[in-house]
Amino acid sequence: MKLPVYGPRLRKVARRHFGWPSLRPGQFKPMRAVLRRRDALVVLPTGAGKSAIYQIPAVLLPGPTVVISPLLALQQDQIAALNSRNDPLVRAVRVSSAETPKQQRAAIDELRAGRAEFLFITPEQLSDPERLAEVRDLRPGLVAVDEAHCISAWGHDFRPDYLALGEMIKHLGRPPVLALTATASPPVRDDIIERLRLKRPEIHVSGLDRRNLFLEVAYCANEDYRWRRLTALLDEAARPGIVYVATRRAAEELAAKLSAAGYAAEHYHGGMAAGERRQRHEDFSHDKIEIMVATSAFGMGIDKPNIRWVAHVALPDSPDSYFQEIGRCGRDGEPARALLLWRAEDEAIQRYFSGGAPEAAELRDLAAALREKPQTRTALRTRTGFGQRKLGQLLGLLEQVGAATTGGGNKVTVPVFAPLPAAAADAAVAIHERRQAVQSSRTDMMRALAETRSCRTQTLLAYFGERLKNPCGHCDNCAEGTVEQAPQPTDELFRVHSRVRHAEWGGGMVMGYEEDRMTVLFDEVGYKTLSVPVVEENALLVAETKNGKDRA
DNA sequence: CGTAGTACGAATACTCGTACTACGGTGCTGTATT
Repeated sequence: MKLPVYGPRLRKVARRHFGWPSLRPGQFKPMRAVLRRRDALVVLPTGAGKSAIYQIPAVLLPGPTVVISPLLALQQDQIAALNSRNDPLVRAVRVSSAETPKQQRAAIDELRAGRAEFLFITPEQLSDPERLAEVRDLRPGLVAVDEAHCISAWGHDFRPDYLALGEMIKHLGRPPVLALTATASPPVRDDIIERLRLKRPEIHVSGLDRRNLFLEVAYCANEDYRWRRLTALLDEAARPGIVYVATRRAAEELAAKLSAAGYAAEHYHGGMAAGERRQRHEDFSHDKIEIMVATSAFGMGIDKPNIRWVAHVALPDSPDSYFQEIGRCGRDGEPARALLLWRAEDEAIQRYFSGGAPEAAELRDLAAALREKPQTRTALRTRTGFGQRKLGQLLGLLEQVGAATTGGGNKVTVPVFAPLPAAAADAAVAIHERRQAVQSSRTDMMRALAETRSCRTQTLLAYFGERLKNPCGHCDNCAEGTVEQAPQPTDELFRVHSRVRHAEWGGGMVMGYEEDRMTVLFDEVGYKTLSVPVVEENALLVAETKNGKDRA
């Protein structure tokens, strides 16, 4: 059977309905997957045209396209862009708390009548069974999950409805699912695939080596030195730029200090009033703010091509976050700088943020309370005294071990073959410990990236499970010549991406080699860096066979 | 886990050192009140 040729059709839609003269690298293959009704996971840096990957096939596929997107502000911009085309075939509507019930009905009506193609919606909206049924009746032809890493980053505690997306999509009639993100290391990809229940997804990763970005890292023994390095950057670099800090307070204080020193800086964080946030965001977009000092709240939705640098006055919690944040500069392809100014003390706050282990007793009590009768989350909060956040975390864990499920009327119930409370609690604690171990190891990897004397891009790409053959030539280590001229070790003990097993740490995947060390991502304990000679002498790792591969 | 802020004792300084405590990121939602 001859496969249909999609290229010309896709290009035609791109031109006619979106005004894009051509497709960009990395866009075509995932689009083709979507048209073949295959699930796909696409990892493509910001600015490489991720939205086009679902928007163009959406025009060709029957039925509307449901776009699951985390932030209302982000949705707003994307909807405006689509609707500026004045083309009913690419018209977008939204259903969210920002619309009145009347507006929400009108939006659904437009989709039903075929006068709109895209429905932008949050996971929280879809968690309402009535809403879900309403969307299902539209018979969507495609589900696009934008910023899919949120499933992994936010689903487990912050926004629990993200975890139920797989189940929700099933209820939508299970059209093909396209997950999109700018950054996803292997454990995050696994999480996305598992939680969305993607079926044999095509995985497309591209553009991780941003050649116009110059990567620099400086260890700062004290705040004075860090300040000097930051102002040195500001004295040299063009505007605008973003300074990332770890806390709201630091954002306010550093912006004030910079302003006092004559650098036009403003701050941005999640604790500001909504109106003020919108204003600052807009001012930055319109080049009215030169330097934005922000927490991670200033992130998704920053769709600005001319950001000339990103500085971190902090240690990001993982290379995933680091890559995503530096990826916001130089989107126009012009040279841009990514400067990481870190202190050993910075690691503490990340360890704190990833903390908060649940007690087995709490889980046991909650599991027991569930057995009494089906209850809403609100009722459970009064019954158990847990806060919204805590309850969400505990329920999420209990759901994962099959001790709870959200049924009709938004009530939490206990499945028929559920484990007993004590067993459920133990299993849930084990799951949480594993996740925490993996998260903690990601912070270890961030620190290792900051401390490495090898090529930064090679190290970063190895973390993402990709290989860059030669040193990048656009990082501080390459420029200063600390990178060994000799090629990376050729006598690799185990192939990159092959499965290995460690007596204590269990099964894992070889991510890469760097000088005489190798990095392995273990399923249970996360990333570990091992000395190759030591591994070899003591036979610490053995190759794992296919049937020994046991990934839950 | 580490920092910044506060309380407090000793001493009587326009102060200093110690001990303790609070705090720390990301956003959806729906409802009540102007």
